[in-house]
Amino acid sequence: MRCAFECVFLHLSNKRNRSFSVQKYLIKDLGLYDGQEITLMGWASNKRESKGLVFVVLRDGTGWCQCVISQETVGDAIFEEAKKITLEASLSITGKIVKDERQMGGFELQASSVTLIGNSVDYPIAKKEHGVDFLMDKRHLWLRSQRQWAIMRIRNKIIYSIHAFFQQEGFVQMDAPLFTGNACEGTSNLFETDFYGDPAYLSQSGQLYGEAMAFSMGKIYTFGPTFRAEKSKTRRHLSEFWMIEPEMAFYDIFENMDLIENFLRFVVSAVLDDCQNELAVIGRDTSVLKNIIQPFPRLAYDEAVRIIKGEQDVNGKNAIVSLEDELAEVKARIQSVRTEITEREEKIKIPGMKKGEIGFNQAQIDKLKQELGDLEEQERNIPQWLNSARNFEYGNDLGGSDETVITRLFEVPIMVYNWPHEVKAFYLKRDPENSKFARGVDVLAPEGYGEIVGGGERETDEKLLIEKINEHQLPMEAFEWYLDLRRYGTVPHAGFGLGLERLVTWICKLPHVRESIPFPRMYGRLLP
RNA sequence: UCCUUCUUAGCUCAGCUGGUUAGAGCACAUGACUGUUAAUCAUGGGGUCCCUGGUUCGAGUCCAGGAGAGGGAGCCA
Repeated sequence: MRCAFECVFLHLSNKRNRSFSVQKYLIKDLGLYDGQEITLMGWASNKRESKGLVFVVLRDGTGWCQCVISQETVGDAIFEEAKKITLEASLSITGKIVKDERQMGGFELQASSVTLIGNSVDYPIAKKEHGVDFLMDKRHLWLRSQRQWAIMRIRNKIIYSIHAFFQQEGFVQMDAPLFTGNACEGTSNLFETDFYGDPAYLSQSGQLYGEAMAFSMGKIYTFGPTFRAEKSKTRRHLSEFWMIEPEMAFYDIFENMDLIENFLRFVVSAVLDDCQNELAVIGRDTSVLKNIIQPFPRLAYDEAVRIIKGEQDVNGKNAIVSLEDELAEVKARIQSVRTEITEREEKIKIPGMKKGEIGFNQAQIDKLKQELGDLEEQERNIPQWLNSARNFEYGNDLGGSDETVITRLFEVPIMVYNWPHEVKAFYLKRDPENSKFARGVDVLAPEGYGEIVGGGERETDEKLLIEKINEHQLPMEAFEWYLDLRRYGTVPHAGFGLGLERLVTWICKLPHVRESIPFPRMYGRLLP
């Protein structure tokens, strides 16, 4: 079957005489072709020139390779063409693969011929630092850069290993609908659309459908997009994001927590095993990721609150004190960054400095200024967070800053469970041992990243559910089908929802979720 | 919805208590250079200082309103 398909494809491409239709040799495999003459196809990600030599860094999606085009070897005509190569022009380059210790992959290509496939005039992304807004406007091109390439490869690995984990654990992937007639939790803002004349909403969770599907298969997981119309402008919110929602029959909250822990350990380990190169490209310090083999601390809500308020220490670290220390560090760093900027600015004013050195200093100043901006933002935010942590009122949900405060004290993800039932979703099971609490669990990623998973054991008592639906002022008729799940053979069951982009963001230690998805959709951003 | 910071060349940014003709680096163009790693060096072109109104002899700079962006709160994965 597969062979027949390939034959048809090759036959068609021969018939059309498309000489550039197949990348036969890939940069990731250069080691196999040492000393051989091969043809690479890709894009020029960088070019440097000197008399009689042109250096083109070619990228083909699998890697980067420096190609040396020498006037002596290729002749005057091809050399003149090679000199005109611009950033991101697409090329086919034929030449010999040679070992060269100085190169990133350990090999370079010494060209014998170069063919231009597609021109590229005035490529907008320059070989220098750019602002976020500019890069987001050029997201379709930004994805070509090495850092974005690495992030997307890691995202791909995460997606692949999520499927691998659940499939090997006997879960069946089933999809929840994206059009829904009701608000599942009734809290967030929903995107409204027109469904044949009736209002319909884009799904903000497949959770309730997941429960129905679990009663058919035992263990299921959904993997699909989710929509939240929150006008949030923060580093952890998107309007459209991908969520993975497993749901298991005959699971209680503790078995659920065991599963979450094994699951996250599996995914992070897969990235550590298979994405060393990508993690190195983005400069991720993997030591924290390696802690994933340690057990995840499980904190009841009561304990988490004491830690946030500074009433209880963690391994000798106090939340309030360490936040105060951080503020002092930020202030000190601001001082030293300011001094360094002034020093460098004075230095480049002194006449006689070489142009290259001025350029280097200028680049350093630009970098320092960006850091200064970030630091000044922290200087404004940390006192607010301190205030919020000190005055945390027992019974409230954890805010974004509270999550940051508590997770900075740990080097592994933590699980906070047994929440006051008033602040959590209506479908969470009331704790049989203490009716104040609902059996929900949030997983908070370390290094200040905060919530990546929310889940829990589901309420099985129909009367309590009806009470809750009324309390939240949700339309009862829309939940009749959901109540049926309690009427016809209910069983203890639990599940959770994982935000894919938040997981990618933490694993890659990105400053913002927007870099974790190819084309982010967020407040104020619908293009490209 | 609220708080906060910002908007000057294609890009990243200077521009002091308001004062001649608005600056730098990168990018681009031309030239030089045989091994460059954001190559280097020389020369050159390039501006609605976000918009509207106000104060003033004079506004990139001060004031008011608006638009857009960054961050935070709320809400959440």
